[in-house]
Amino acid sequence: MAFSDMTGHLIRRLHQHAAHVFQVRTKEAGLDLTPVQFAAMDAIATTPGIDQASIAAQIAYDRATIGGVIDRLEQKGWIKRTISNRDRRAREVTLTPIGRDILDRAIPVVSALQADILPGLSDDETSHLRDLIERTTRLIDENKDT
Amino acid sequence: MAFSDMTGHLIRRLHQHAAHVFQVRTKEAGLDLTPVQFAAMDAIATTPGIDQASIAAQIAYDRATIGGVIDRLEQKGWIKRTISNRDRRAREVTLTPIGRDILDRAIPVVSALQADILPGLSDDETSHLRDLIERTTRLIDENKDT
DNA sequence: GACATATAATATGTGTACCTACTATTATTG
DNA sequence: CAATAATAGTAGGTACACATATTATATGTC
Repeated sequence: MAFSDMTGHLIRRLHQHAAHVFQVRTKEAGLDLTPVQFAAMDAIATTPGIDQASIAAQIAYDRATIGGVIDRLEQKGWIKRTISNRDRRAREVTLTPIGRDILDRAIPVVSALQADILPGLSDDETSHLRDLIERTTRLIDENKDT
Repeated sequence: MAFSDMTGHLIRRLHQHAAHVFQVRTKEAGLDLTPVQFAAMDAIATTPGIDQASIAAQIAYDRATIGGVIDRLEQKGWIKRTISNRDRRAREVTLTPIGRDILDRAIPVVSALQADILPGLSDDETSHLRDLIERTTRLIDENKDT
C-alpha cells in the first residue's frame, strides 16, 4: 500500500484541514486565536478557577504545552492566574471580562465551522463518520492506562 | 454542544493518537524518525532526485516545513541534496545508502502500526471509517482551488 | 533581449506538541 | 512526625506547521 493511502496519513490530512478551516473562519470573524487557545478558554469558562493540569487533562494536552498556551492567553489579557490557597503549587485560572467577551464571540463561529470540516459528504455519511470518530476516540481513552 | 464533542476536537484527538502510536512503535523498533520524516523519505525513494517543492506537494506540507525536515534528514546522513542542473533554484534530493536502509527497516513497522491506530472497532467499521476518511480527504483536495 | 511574472528555496516569526528533568509543595505511609 | 511518593508548574530541548517576506533563478512576452 502506498504511504499516501495509509490511515495515519489520511488522519493527518483531515486534521490539517480542520485546523485550516478553524484558522480561516476565526480570522474572517476578526478573531485572533488558535484551536488550543479556544479549547482552553472553553474549559476555563466551564470551570472557573480550574488549575492548569486539569485544563490539560480535560482537553487532552501535555502539561508543558498548556503552560505555554496559558502564558500567551495571559499576555493577551484574556485570562488571569492566581496561586491557589488550597494548594500553593497550583494556579487557579479564570477568564477576564475581555476574555469572556472574546469567548462569547468565538463560540458561535467555532460551532458553525464544524460543518465545514467535513465537506461534500451526505448528511448520513457525515453523521456516520462523526459517530465512528467519536467511538474511536472513546476507545482510545479507555485503553489509555492499559 | 460541548466543545469536546465537536468534530474538530475529535479529529485532533485521533491525529494525536496516530502520532503517538507512530512514535511508540518506531521507537520500539529502534528507529528514530518522525511521521513527516518517514513520509518525505518515502516520497524521495519513489522519485529519486525529486525537488523539495514536489516533496511538499506530494505529502501535503508547507514548503518551509519540508525545508526544515530535509535539513534534519541531511544532518542525520539519510538524504543528500545537490543543486539541480536543469534548474539552479531547485535541490535534487536522494536517499543515501544508510537512508535507504533506514527506510527499508521502517516500511514494515509503519505498515504494521496502521492497524493499531483504529483500535477496538470491528473489521467492517474499521474499513468503513477508513473509506469515509479517504473520501473526505479526496473531497478536500478537489475543493482546494475553489 | 529587457521586463514582468512565476517559482524554488530560505529566512523570520509565532505557536503548538511533547519529552525529560527539576523545583516546590502536598499527600501518604511507616 | 520523618521519610517517601506523588503532583503542579516550569525549564530546556527537539521537531513540526504555517504565514509572510526575501533572494535567486527561470519563463513568458513584447
